Amino acid sequence: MKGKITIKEIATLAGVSAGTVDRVLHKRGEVSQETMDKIMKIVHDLEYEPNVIASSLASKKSYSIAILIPAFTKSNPYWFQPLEGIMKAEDELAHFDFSANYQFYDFTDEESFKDKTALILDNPPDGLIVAPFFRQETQHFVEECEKLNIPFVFIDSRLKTTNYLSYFGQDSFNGGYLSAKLMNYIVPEHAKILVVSIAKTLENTNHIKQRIDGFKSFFDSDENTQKIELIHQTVPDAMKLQDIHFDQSINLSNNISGIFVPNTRAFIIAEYLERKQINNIRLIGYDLIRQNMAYLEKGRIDFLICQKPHLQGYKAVVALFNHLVLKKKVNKDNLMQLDILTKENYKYYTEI
Amino acid sequence: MKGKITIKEIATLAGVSAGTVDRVLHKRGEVSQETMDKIMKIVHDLEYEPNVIASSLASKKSYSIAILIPAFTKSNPYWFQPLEGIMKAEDELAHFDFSANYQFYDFTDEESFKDKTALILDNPPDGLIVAPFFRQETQHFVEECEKLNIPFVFIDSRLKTTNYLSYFGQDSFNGGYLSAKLMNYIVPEHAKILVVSIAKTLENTNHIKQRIDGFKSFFDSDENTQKIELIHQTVPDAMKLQDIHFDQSINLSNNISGIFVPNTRAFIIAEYLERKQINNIRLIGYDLIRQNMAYLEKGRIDFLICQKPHLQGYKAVVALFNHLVLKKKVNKDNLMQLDILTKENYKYYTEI
DNA sequence: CTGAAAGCGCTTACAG
DNA sequence: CTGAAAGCGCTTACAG
Repeated sequence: MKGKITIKEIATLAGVSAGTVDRVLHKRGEVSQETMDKIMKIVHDLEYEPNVIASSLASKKSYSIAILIPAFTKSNPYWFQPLEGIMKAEDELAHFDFSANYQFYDFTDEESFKDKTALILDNPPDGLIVAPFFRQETQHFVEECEKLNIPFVFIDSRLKTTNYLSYFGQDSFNGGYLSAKLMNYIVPEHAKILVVSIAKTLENTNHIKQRIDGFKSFFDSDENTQKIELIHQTVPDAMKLQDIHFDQSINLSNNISGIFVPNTRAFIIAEYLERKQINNIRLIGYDLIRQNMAYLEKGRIDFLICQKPHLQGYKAVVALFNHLVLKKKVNKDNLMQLDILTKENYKYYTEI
Repeated sequence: MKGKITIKEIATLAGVSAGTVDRVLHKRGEVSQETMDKIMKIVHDLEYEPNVIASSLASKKSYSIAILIPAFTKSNPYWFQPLEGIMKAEDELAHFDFSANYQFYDFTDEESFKDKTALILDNPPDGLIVAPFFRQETQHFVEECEKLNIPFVFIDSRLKTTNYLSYFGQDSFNGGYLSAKLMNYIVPEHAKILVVSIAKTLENTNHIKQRIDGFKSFFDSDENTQKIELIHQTVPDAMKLQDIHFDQSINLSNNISGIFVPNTRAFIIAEYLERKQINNIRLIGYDLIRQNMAYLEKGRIDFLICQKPHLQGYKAVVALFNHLVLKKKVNKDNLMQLDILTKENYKYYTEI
């Protein structure tokens, strides 16, 4: 920063006032083409870079972004992690008068999502981070935002056809493929592998399909001898997950060596296996939620695949900050690192 | 930031000038005990928090930190990664007049380290990041720094007895243990496993010892049937690593199912196995350097263990920034996440 | 279309 | 021991 050129110097060189330079720099018009050109030439020649510190201090502008994500609950604590990352970023950027406004919806209830979008539009923010569980409603909503010139960032998943500023999410197919690779390492040849997908009725199952596709594609493409069998179980919302039984699918079918759970609910299988004292089945699941952690620790779950939920949140905020405050270009599509967690390394995973 | 209390308001409330408040806030003395107490009471009651943006702008103070790390080379590209992280942080903090001064030493040459420490002390920085390869020299150096009140941060490893501000590094023992767990998954029972440690003569081998200890401890503690065999190979600096041969240890001893390389040089083994067309040996190593990447891709290396070298660098810079500029407390000991990399997920690992 | 002035919140000499 | 003034680099009305 030392020795850097300032607006005042540009003004002197161009024979105008600082105010005029500022007008040119911010393209607020009201400047003759002639002086504009003169100033821009100097700006480019001397490679002027604005001092964001001074700019932030002088402009009393404050930025408020809206966060629209599922509420975390006891039965689904996953969403606490993105939230943590978002709050951390908010905290770090508070100097810049940059703050967030949180709206949590129930991801099994479309109406709650709608309600929150209305609340946000009542008081339009400068930017938006949204986890889009309901396709159609999200589509409507972000179109409204676009009309209002509110840049929006997707986390977790995205609507590809919309004009989003940035996306931080997972490579679901690859995650499934990686799971298969790990499974292949840890089960014997000619093994039978179960893929068990337990979803609540209204759940967004896009990621899950892709994970399963990725999983299967590994065993298709290699010269593998394992047999894959799929079980989809959709559970009415009223039903507790603990009520599910697998006697028919797991206990009675012999020769099962491994189970892959392509969503957050590996712990349900782990609990079942523990209760039934079935000890020779390998288990791979997703997401470091508390219940899964416990079974990782016990060795019931062998691997969990994760994609940095806290970092997704953190980076989404930083992307909006870079765009709004620093006027920097931001990367559009960002697939997060695929992490393999075991009993030995999951403890480091909670911090950002 | 909106509605926050300012120095001016405190001054008014205390019936003094802003300058006096500033003196109290920065403990620069020359203030009577009485007014000091009055001001501090207001500061605490109203929970005043300084505006770092304004502070940074007003104080023409600039910060320069010294970076003392090994040079990366073709044969040892590892150190490029911490450097990348450091430069990224430097870039982000440039607004605050925060910059770094780089000194790269040859980690096989103690004299080069000494020379660089002298250079740094010639022009004392405001803070220091150092990767301590030479125990004794580092000890001397950081003692000098302490006398000069220069806070120092260790990355990669640390001298525990020194009074460092912060450390970002690895949990070597656990990394070895995790490697063993993975190895145990992928080799058959009653297998023979080789631990091959190839080091240059003068190399710091502290981490490596701990990794090996961790590795062995897994097989000790479990009811495992595998046999572990150690090979230490110290290579004169003049000798190229490619010159090493393993015929005796690998080729001739039968029944080897897995090889663990507790440092960066798994690629040497991979190259050997490839050349000899030995295809049934599993290989686990460390660090995502270019050569290892190639063999991960080919499937010659099954797993690489990494501990976020770029993040170590990045976080070390941020720690000094927090300490020097924001006057925030920083965490002293920070063990980085242990990452398991495979052919399927290493590609996401290069960015920060 | 342009300039002069005041101000963001804090810090830095300087004068007393 | 304390205050008044100027300034960091940029932005914001306001006047013309």
